Amino acid sequence: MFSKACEYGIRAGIFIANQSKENKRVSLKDIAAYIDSPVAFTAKILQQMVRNKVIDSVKGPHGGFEINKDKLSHLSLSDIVNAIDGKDIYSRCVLGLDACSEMQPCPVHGNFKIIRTEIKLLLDNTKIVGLSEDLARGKTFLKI
Amino acid sequence: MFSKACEYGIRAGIFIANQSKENKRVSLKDIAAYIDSPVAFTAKILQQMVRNKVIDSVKGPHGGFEINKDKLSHLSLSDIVNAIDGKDIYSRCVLGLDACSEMQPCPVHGNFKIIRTEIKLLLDNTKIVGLSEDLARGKTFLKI
DNA sequence: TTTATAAAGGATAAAAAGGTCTTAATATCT
DNA sequence: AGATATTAAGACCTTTTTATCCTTTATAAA
Repeated sequence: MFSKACEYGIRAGIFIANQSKENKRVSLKDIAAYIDSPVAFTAKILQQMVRNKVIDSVKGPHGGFEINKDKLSHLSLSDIVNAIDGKDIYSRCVLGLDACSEMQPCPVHGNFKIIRTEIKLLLDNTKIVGLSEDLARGKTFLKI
Repeated sequence: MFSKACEYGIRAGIFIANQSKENKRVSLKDIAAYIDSPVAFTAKILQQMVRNKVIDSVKGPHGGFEINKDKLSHLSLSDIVNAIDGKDIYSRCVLGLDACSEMQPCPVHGNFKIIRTEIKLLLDNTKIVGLSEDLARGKTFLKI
């Protein structure tokens, strides 16, 4: 469904949100350790998220990554996915046909239409804060 | 959603079904030409589908690929997808966590549960014959 | 102003996915 | 039997994704 980079990005996003709620900035090392991801690769993904304004970063001692309070409340899964994997999930033909469209649908276009809409809605409506709250309450898990 | 190999596989499967209904066997070249895919790569994918008993093949002159009449009626999208991409779509954690389960769900496990079930149902219930009939009737398109 | 700390950026490496090519096996026709 | 058409199989190459490493830049604090 998502690329490895995007999986790490979502995991990182939820952890950063979790800490940002308590005004705690987190370092690359802490993030990679918590979400159990390769440090250097995670750095690249976080950079990409910063460039796309999904998260914020501060250099120097006591620096690290955080999500601004106002951003934190409206940030949703789609923001992270769009920043890393792009919008292909919604738009790209399931069978990889360039010409596939409503007017000229591929053989499975109609079948997947509803599901793709549902995925889009899910990503748009799922807020990162919500996910981080579930995690904090022990309802969900990122590490064993 | 699917690998490129799987996309080609589905496209090929629909075309072969289409021709098999009229008792026509199709050659690798014809298939690759019709579904607009790289010939050699398509050969590999078809071999994989033959090995997994999704389609049948006959060597030599007037040989080619076909789908046996009895197979044709129950063959569904999931048969092709399972043969090429495996069953990861249904089972693998959306965030790539090995430990993710009903008892210990990842932060998005619950959110994606319904959608994943729907995808599984869709793949299981969508018959290749049906897709090939839509194509024959000009309701859907594989080529421009 | 120096120093330690932390992210940013560029260059490189390894693995996986995507794709090609050659040779073998086999069925058909003459 | 021999020539030919066609798939089967495996070795090989290319591109993309995943991942690492090293240098540079920014900044906070001593």
